[in-house]
Amino acid sequence: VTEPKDGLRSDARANREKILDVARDAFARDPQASMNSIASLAGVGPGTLYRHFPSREALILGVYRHEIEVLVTLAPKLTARHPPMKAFRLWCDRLASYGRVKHGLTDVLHSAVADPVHAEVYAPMAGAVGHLVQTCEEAGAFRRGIDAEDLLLLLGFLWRIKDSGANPARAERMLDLVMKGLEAR
Amino acid sequence: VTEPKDGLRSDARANREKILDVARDAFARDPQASMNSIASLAGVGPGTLYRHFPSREALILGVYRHEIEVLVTLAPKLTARHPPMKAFRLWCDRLASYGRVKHGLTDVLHSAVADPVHAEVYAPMAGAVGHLVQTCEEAGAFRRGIDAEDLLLLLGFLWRIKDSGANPARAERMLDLVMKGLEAR
DNA sequence: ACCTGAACACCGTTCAAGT
DNA sequence: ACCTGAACACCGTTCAAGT
Repeated sequence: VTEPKDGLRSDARANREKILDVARDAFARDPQASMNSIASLAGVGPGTLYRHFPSREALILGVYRHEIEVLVTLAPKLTARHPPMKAFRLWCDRLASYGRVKHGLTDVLHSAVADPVHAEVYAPMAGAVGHLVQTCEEAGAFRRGIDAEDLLLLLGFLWRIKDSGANPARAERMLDLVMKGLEAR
Repeated sequence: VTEPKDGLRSDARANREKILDVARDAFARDPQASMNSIASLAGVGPGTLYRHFPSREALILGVYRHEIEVLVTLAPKLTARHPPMKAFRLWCDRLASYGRVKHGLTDVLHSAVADPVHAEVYAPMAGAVGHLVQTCEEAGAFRRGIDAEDLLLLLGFLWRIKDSGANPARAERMLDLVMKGLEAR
């Protein structure tokens, strides 16, 4: 699950991986889990945690970087295998399912999309949406002039639906609404 | 600005108003302003702050209750004076302008809409959107079956647009997109 | 080169003691 | 009835001292 980081002394690499492991668990249980508690769980001093991840945000990013990469690289795969509109919809469904399972990940997405300062997440995500939009436009499925960054911001509702288990149709209904606004006619 | 609360001893009432005053300023400067710092600014002990507002959220709500009430009561006024679609759009514009000015208020809206546990804010807001939707539906401007709570969640982007001063057209563009999804045709 | 863990300056919140 | 402010159990983060 965790890609090894080269150029580190073996104890440092082991610590780094142990930290990412326990942080993944801790954030899954409670996205507000404290830095000190994670350091304890990993069996390292707080200084070691901060040596590897200089801020809370860096740690969260370290934990979810892989998931975001998967999501981003999924976009071209979907457009290659499906009609454009279908590809867009499938990608949104995946985004929604992430929100359902990975609570900490939605925090990353939230701060990245709310504030493009977090370019490391924002840029690839905006790129993925841009690719989907362009494909749909070129096929004549979307009307022209849809801004990918606007759409990414708009799609934020997907990871803000609470308790989507109790209301599984909600994301679908809302996506229908958004897509009606995107369609060429 | 602050409506006086009756049934309190005069010193308690004065403290309450002083707290709300400095909290309003403090949140405007920094939505993360700490409880202790607000107590200091108000010249009261932290215990007094907690006597009046038993949690951080209660204080934030105390500060912005008035603004939310204004927003909610604005909806029927707009539908009385304007065509339904225009009324809806004007209300959304107001919502967006709140997001531009009152940073702390957007936090209230965010937690209320993300989690309907905060019914004190959520219910009236959903009611206002419901009224606007119903008016538009009855006039045949919106298609049938639009869910007010869905729409409120969707409109969240309005208070998540950062730096809207530098990009004043963004909210308008995005609202156009959403309204295209709402329109009957 | 990396780790430890005590320490700093906070935080939200509580509660005994006062008036 | 209300206020004070010391105190509690934390928090994120730093850094001298170790290996």
